[in-house]
Amino acid sequence: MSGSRYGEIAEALRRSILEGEYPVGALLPSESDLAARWGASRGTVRQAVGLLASEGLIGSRQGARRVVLRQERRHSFAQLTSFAQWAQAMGCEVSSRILTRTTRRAGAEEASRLGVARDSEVLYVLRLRRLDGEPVLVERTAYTDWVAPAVRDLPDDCVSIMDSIAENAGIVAHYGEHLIDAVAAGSEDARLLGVRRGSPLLRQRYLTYTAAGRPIEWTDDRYLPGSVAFAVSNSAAASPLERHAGPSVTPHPVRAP
Amino acid sequence: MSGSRYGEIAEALRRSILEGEYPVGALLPSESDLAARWGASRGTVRQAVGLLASEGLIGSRQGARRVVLRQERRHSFAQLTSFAQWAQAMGCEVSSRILTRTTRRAGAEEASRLGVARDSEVLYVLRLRRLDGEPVLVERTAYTDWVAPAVRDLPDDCVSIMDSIAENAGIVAHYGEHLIDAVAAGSEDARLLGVRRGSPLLRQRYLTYTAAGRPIEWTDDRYLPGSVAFAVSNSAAASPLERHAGPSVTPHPVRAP
DNA sequence: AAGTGGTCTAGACCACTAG
DNA sequence: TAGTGGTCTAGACCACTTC
Repeated sequence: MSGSRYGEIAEALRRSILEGEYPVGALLPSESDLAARWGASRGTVRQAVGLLASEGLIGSRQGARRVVLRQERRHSFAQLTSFAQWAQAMGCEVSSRILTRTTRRAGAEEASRLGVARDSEVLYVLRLRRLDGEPVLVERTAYTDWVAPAVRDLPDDCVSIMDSIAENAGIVAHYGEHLIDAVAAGSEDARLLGVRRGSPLLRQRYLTYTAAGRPIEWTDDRYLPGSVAFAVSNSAAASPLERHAGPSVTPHPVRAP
Repeated sequence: MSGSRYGEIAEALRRSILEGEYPVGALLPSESDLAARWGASRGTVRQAVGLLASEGLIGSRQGARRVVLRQERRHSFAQLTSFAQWAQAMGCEVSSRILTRTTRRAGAEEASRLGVARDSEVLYVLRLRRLDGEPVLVERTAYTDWVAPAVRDLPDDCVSIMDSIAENAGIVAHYGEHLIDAVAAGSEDARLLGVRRGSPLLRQRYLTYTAAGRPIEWTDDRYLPGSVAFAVSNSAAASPLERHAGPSVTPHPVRAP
């Protein structure tokens, strides 16, 4: 994408917006203006502005110039699958520690999510993750049998398991399916995060799988509220009854009170 | 969109997927196949499959056929701004009751979010909303002064305020900005939802604004966990380091335990 | 080597917004 | 009425997957 013409145009526009050349509410140049200015076709320009729209930076309506909605960097939601990548991009110091690593037969939930047999062996990993030294996340992951060997030998303080198995074993998550809700802290959660049992946690469960559709892991992440929230932008088509524009989602840092 | 060629093609493909003609893991016809079959250009076909990709139904990689990822209806995240629309689409019976309606000077939070002066008058509405008769959501909304008159005279059991003010006053939400996290139930929340004080709630705060960028409302929604979750699909580009594909987000019903 | 999706071009017409 | 974005076409070349 960064090697593409439209990615280049998008990046330039993005920088202009973030630097304030086009403040919130300002109108972007027209498509034909941009096309002429960049020596590109209108289609290529539309790919570029479509990218920014999907990030929630700009909005559009037929007949009117595009408008700047936000002056704020947004990291791709794809990084949601990598806490480490996200945290580093946000400028936070992230550290992790694997507390337990056990191989057991898959439970009903994991077997169903991972699409493996009930009696197949699965690697369970419990991790505590910190942001700027503060514990904020308890992570419980089940890795399918074919991924387990790549995870088994990683050091306990491995910052990003996803990055490591991508590099070492060529296992790359291409798709993800996430479920976000709230749960009460269990006793283990409470002890690790330093809160009372029953206190609210933001839960993000997700399944990742390869480009070929093979499940990699099923994870249950529990965040201390106030440390992160999920931010979502959406934009409707002009007609109130026919909405379809793609939203943009990112984990969002919460400033301490 | 439904009046467009690509919307038509997308809808047909969507139906085929949901009806199982292309089960999960199946390969879609190639772009040129589809173009020939529909008598459309390749560009139009790409718009159609792009729509399905943004809904998380299909995935793609350069060089390989598109693959079906999910066989499951997904409603547009745009409906996240309308609880009523979403619930009805899910086949749930939804009812709402406005408990209080007060006009006060804006607090610091609301003034900042709505972009109005600290001393401007804002309409605060407290609503309890039910799904199939069960209370699941406490909603606290602040409407800007210019929207307030359209809301003031709505009946207490109005099912969808958004739909009503769109119809009556032509006020349509075009953009939305959402923040999702978890909070402990306050005493009012606890009383209304029938849970203990301090128990976990899923919170969704959002600002909606018009096509012209004028803020309409700032809302704090608190869901009973187990009633809804947010579902997110994401898809990465082929390169693990250059991800940009748009995610698809929807509220997601949770079946009772 | 053949097939496929990703990118790009240079046109065209229409629906909508704004002055 | 002029300008703008939304849609559509018919080509082209390249990178990648698959066999």
